[in-house]
Amino acid sequence: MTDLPTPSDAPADAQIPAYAARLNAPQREAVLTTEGPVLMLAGAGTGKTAALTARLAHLIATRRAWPSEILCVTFTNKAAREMRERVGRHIGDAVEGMPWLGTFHSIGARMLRRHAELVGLESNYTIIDTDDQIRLLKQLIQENDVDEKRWPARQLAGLLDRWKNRGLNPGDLDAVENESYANGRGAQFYKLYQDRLKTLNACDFGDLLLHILNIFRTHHDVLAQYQQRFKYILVDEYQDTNQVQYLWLRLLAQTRKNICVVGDDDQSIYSWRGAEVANILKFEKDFPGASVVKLEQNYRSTPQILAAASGLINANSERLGKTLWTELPPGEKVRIIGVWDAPEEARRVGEEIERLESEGAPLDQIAILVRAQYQTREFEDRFIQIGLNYRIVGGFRFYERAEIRDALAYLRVIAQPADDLAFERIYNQPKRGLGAKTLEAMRRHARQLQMSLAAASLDLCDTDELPARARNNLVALLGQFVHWREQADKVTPSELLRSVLAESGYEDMLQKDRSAESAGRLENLTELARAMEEYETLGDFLEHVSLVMDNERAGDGEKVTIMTMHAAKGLEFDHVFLPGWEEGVFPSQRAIDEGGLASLEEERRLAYVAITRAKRRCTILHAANRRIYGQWTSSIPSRFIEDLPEDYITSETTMTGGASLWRANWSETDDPFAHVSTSRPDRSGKRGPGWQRALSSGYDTTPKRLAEPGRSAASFAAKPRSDIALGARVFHDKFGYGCVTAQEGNKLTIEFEKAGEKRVLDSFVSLAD
DNA sequence: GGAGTCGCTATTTTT
DNA sequence: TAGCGACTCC
Repeated sequence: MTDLPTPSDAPADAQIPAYAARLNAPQREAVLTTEGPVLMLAGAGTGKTAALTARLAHLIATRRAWPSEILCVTFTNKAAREMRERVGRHIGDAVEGMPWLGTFHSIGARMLRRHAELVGLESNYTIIDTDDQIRLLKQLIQENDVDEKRWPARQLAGLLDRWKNRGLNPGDLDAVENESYANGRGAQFYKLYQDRLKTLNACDFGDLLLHILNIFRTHHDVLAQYQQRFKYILVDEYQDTNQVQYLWLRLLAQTRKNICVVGDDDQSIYSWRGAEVANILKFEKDFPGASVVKLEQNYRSTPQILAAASGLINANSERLGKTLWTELPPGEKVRIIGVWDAPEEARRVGEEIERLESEGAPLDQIAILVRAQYQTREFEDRFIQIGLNYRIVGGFRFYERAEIRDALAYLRVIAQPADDLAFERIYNQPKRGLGAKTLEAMRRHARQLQMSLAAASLDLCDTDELPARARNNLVALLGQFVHWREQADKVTPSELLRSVLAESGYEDMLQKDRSAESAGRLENLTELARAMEEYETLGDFLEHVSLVMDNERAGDGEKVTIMTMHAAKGLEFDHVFLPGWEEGVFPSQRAIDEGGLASLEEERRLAYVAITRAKRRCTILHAANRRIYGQWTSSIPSRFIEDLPEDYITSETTMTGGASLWRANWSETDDPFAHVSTSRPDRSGKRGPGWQRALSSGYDTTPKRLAEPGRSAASFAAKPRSDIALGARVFHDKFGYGCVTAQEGNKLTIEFEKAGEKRVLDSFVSLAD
């Protein structure tokens, strides 16, 4: 197959080109096995990007392919950028000639520009984002007399996304799928939506993939052209591919079969957005004779961290199976810390970080990885209080801000007059006295004439349908667009934006607005204009913005990173804190309730990803109490803690007094907080696996503390406290002050002033004076 | 067109 | 609890 020596008798180092010199044996094998299908199973921290870029460099350096003949796909722009940069280091400027290195979506968009007419679009089509999509769907839902309350646009958007991810066109939906929206109108709405997109000369993210798949399926000449072109195909994060992407790749690799996929089934954490682990699991079946290379030497983490992570992931069933090992010297065990509540958790992490800082650890090598965004609040509050520099990754992205979207909408209408969504966004922004009535008239007219809104509006202004004022304003606006469109050919995109902002009155609007945000908005617009300077045409810029733009802000100073575990995939930090390892938080309640085993295994993979982000130290925390949706909820340690092998962890708890009472109580009597946790059907067993671990390793559950002064031992015999009577005013650590309304054994019903009525054990309250 | 109110909902998120 | 969207009222 290959004309190079097989890896087993690979040439001595001296003969090996620079790009392959520092690779280990399996990595080298992955680089040198150029022909035929290759499955590269790369565990966390095993240097897969190094292998992948070396492979690219090798293909080019040995003249097996020109840069333009290699298809190299990633999932995120960041990964694509990194790849381009690293390949560039090996092959220099030749990397500029790699048009087919990018995300699935950007490559899809590029192909679609060429073949747009095959799916009824023009090559200057607009790519709409989720926000536009929802607005469009809302219109469709209203127009077709469906109750939007019962069948929300969001839900339909989710379904469309799912269908497109699976490669299904409106006609492909089965009865079940069809039933899933508005009583059997799924396919109808899918069709309506696609038709509307076509008239808008637009497509959504899913279309970038599905249109191409449709073209491949129906236009064999086009497919053949790409099959011919792509001599080699490389796919990063293969475990994240969805069905369409899989079908794409299978078609493209059909003839030459030189496809190399890289992935890690243990790091598959995106099934909820259509990724199919099955793709990587069945690769060898899809491509018979595939070489399988396992990268198992980890260069990132200490043996303890690695062992803990491996032990954890071993609890999963469907795995291809890898055994990570490292030559790094032993470090510290993974620490498990139990605390009383979420604020204490944040306090504790803050203290630990301050200690690390004093030992000289740079803040940007410290990360706090959470399961869900809401957990970030607690840390944010605390860090502000103690003056610790932090940054929260995720949340709003630059181009999702209202002012940026407005500016882009102007540009979109200029570039593409049929873009009704963009036109609707700004026709009265800034206010021009064009309200809902005008919009209604415009829409009606547009439907009658089968035209875009903007075009129909022009026509509408020749009639006397609109009141004079609205008509004049509308004519003025449309006239401005004509003017800007002329400008677009003469000035740079960035200059164009500046005139639009000035002439439309948008800038004035913000300047007059003296609210707290308006200054920032103006700044953002300036930033946008600056970012546009790199682009020669408006079209280039708009595509870039919809597909590529992200808000990786240059870091000003060292900061602790707070982000979700999902967002942390692919990153690494010296010190990692993993708070919230409690049943219901992580694994999430949703995963426990729905989705069954598969869901829990995905959560466990997420835990694995999280732990393996740590290079030197990993600290896991769990709190006994946490406020979720404004309700105090108590929970037991995560089952994932139980999965961690004893030898590589240490456990401690900071809980004393009330906390230990709480623990002791739990094992003997009812969960004192059962009343607050109505949403946890899983709790009936009370003692989850992680609980066992917590009990055995740090929690002191012997009843000796029960006799501590200040707490009545009698309360544990289910005898009522004699000092509390009906109507007594009491204080509870968590719920504050309240009034006893019922007493049953040692259980009190209390009407709390803030928290409402709760049932609590009397040992948790003290008499208020 | 803005302010106030009600009711609903509530992982993970890239493109 | 909080944040959002839809709706109402001036």
